[in-house]
Amino acid sequence: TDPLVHHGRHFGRTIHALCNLHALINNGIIRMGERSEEPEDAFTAQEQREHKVFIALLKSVPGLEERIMTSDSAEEVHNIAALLQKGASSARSDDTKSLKSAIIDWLVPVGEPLVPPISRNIKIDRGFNHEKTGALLCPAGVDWSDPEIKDKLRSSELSVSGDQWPIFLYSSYTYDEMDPWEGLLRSAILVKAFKHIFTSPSSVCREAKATRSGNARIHGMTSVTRASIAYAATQARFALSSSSVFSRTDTATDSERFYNSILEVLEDPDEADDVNALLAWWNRQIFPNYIPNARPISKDSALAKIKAKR
DNA sequence: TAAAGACGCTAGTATGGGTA
DNA sequence: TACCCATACTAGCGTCTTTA
Repeated sequence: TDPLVHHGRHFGRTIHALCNLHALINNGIIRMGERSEEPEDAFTAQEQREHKVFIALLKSVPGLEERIMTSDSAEEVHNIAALLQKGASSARSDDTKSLKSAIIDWLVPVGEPLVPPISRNIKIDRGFNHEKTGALLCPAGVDWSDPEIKDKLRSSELSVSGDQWPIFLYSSYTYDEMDPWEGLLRSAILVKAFKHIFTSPSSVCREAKATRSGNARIHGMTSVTRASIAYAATQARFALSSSSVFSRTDTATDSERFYNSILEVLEDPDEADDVNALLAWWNRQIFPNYIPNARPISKDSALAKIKAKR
């Protein structure tokens, strides 16, 4: 397997899961080439966001920038994009498959039976068709205990778009209208989904007994990224839903809008304080030994510190 | 009909038990 | 103690199915 497929897997999980790699790379090349002299404000907000993802891609794949910039044919660039896309798609598909069954075990406390039971392989009895998954997927601020609401959600008379966030994103599954950040993206089921994907399925409920490295270790991941949280949330939401096919353009699950809406908030400069607190919280949950901005102390800086103390 | 997605299967790795 | 083998666990590849 080409290493680019391997890097594509990690790119999809941690930088951007639902983008078109061909367009991303082609636009990135143009931006770095013929449009490099143009001022920042000549680009739309969407173009600026896309370019940030492109830069993150170049940073995450060693030698990619040189490979792209020295490629002498569009076909080669197309091939690079195809390999990265293949990696991102197959990782997404593998995670979907894996979470499909695992998430059933997280709906009720260990030892407690799920009533009625949910099939591990067929999704038709999930989503709003089941009391438990329905309650978790019910949009924040909407009362799942209201029978009329429940019926409307089940019959799709009340449709839920991707930017209406489900209650399972909130800690203790409660939403505070006065403080929308309260518990946001800190729920137990979301942390479990994240661990399942990034640190190994067996690390979710017990001391990890995996004999192989999890994805985080394989890819040298030492801290969570905004996109990795959005990715775990999107995967969990899809696993809870009754949809059997993950499609970014699917109007029923609206996964792409959901993913982008989370990313948008997490990348909003106005929300920086809350987001930084959230990332620190996540790093404590997932990577307890993680030290923000840690870097080896050089001999010179160590000497400088000693001198400063004196 | 091509692309996207689901799923069966395989390979890699660690662990624990049995045996010499 | 060292070796072998069965087993558990996981990532990812290959193929089949579905969809637009």
